[in-house]
Amino acid sequence: MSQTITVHHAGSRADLEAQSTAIQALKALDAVRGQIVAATVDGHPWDLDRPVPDGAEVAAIYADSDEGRAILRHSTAHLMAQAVTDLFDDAKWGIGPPVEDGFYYDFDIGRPFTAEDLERIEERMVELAREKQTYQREEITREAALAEFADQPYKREIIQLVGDGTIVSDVDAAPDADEGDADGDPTFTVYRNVRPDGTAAWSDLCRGPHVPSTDRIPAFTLLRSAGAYWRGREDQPMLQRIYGTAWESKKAMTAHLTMLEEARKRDHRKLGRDLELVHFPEELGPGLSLFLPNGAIVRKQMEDWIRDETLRRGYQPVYTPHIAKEDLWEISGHLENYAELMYPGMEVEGAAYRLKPMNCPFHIMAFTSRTRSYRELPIRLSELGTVYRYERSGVVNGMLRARGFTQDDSHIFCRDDQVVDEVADCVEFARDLYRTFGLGDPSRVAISTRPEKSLAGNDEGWAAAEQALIDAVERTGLPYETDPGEGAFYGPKIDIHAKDAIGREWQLTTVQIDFNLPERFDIAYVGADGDKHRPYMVHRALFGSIERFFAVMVESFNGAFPTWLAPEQVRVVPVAADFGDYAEKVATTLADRQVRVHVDASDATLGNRIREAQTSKIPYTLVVGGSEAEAGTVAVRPYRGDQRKDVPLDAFVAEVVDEILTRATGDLA
RNA sequence: GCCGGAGUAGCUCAGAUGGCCAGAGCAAGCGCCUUGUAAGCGCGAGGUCAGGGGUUCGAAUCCCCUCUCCGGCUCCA
Repeated sequence: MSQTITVHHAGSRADLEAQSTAIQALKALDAVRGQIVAATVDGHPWDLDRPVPDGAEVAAIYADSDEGRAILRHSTAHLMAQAVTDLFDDAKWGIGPPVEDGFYYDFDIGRPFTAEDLERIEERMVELAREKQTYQREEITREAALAEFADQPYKREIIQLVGDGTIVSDVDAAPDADEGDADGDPTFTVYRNVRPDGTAAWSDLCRGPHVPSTDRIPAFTLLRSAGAYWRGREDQPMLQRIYGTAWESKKAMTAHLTMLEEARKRDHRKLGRDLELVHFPEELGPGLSLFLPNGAIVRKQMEDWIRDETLRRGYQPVYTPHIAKEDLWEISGHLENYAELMYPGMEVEGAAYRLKPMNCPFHIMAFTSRTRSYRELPIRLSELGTVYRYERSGVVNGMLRARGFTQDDSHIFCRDDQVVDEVADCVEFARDLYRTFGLGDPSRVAISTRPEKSLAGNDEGWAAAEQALIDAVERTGLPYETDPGEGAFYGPKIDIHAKDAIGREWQLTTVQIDFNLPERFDIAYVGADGDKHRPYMVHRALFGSIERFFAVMVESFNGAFPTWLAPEQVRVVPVAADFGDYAEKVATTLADRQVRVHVDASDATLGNRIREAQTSKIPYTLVVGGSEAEAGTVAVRPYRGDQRKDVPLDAFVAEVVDEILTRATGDLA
């Protein structure tokens, strides 16, 4: 065996003693640039203190990268589990992975955690961090792992599941497959927390890697606890999950916590009430809401835009009822597959009726109202259809997840040679919509392929449809990812996401191919050959749900809508009652150009009325007094930006009308 | 549906250990003030303390049930 090894990094090389660690290699290679938490060796995550093999390509993982933060968070999760073990006798550990923006760890301590528990745990974590315990990696056999975690039933379950091949690996289980699973007898890794004096503090089954020691976690905090099913399955016991977060610096963590606070302040339920946009009266029942006049104006802009655009793009509007005989949903299969998510039926004249959970069957009825020719295709039927779904009680959330909501729903019936065009058009349409409503380009496009339990279509059909979706998205030039097995049982789909002004991502648009309903309703068109052919059916909702999209906009704009969407676009404030006439004249001039404007002629002080206009987030406040009346001008105070005095009324009108007509969203968020 | 937390005036919140007619600010109403760029002053009014049972001499406060909301889990055709 050689006494030296050679390591590489980005084209340079260094010779080192055998058994040199990743950190030694990085230093020798002059590849240390900032705060690092771990390394990669030939692309695999690697502990800094773990020896590297001869010939390895070594790189650093930085603390401020996504990968680096995940390692920090995973190490923090271990720290938390150790603290919980210290404080609670017989604590049983589930799993504790890093997640987006933080980490969690699931425990069973025989009762839920209280807020005081979390404080104590966090204090204990700080103490443990100061002990500078090292994280030491060790590979052990399955038998040794089972023995080591003899009193940890959940850990043993993972070991068993990995061992018998039920699950390939898990964040807290076996190392990556290529590291040594020999015929169903995989090697497991444990990470041991060892104090500076060499005594063992704690250990956990874990794939790693970790930071070298517990004092190398710059900032962490615990956030909340909640119940969570073991292994995410409803038929499993409920453990108690603690969520926390960790960051590469106190500053980064503060920024994140500030963002969370900001998100809380933007909650559409709170803004919806403050700005009188929407109302959730208890009398209506959970998941049901109403649009107040202010919110209704915003919604009308959304609806007008989508109606005009669908017409322009060759869709044909239809209107359909909110209820129909139950038979319809027997044919469609909704009762068979989703009965528990539909409102119960009602008996009328001996027939059972149901509130509609989807619009599709109605659009199919419209399609089948007469014989269809191949010459007519594609037929694009479109409707703002309000549907009612009996969502489980724990999931309703304002307008983001409601029991009654309105889809901008369309069903496109087309030939197989038209599918790619149609789907690509839908994606471009969604793109226009996001841009128009101030959400920018899609942040993520995901194509979901055939799930295990697909109840419709055949192998060739699925393959062709999935390929059609891929071709269509590729034509748009948008990057996309695939979610294998995440399609609906009746067909593959594209989900499109957008990011809001504070970086949160929302799934909005869905474009789906449906094999099920055309078969169940036995729909057909007459082809050039005179025979009947089954059309493709593309289901698509671009806003998704009008209510949900509305809520996303409220939160993204923080209630301060761009002028074209704002309920009240201009407020005119006369400095004194004497100038009420001029204020009315200004308002009338604007109203004549379809600007939504009000005069605040109340006897409150000027400062008070300006404050009122500002807190109502009205885009423009016009202050008018003697000098303005005389010169025919206005003093413009925009919601954002600087005030301008002596602006000629005509100039302001032209400016605001242009802003409205061009649907300017500016840099509003 | 499951785990936990919470529900006091339109809104935001006070009301330890049960004890005089349940309080404040803001908003809304009415007066006064007549205003030049984010809160002028005053006065009244407003509450089945989520709802229903119970314990007690006495319940916003303690117990039970129900409803609703919040944070998660699960689910989302």
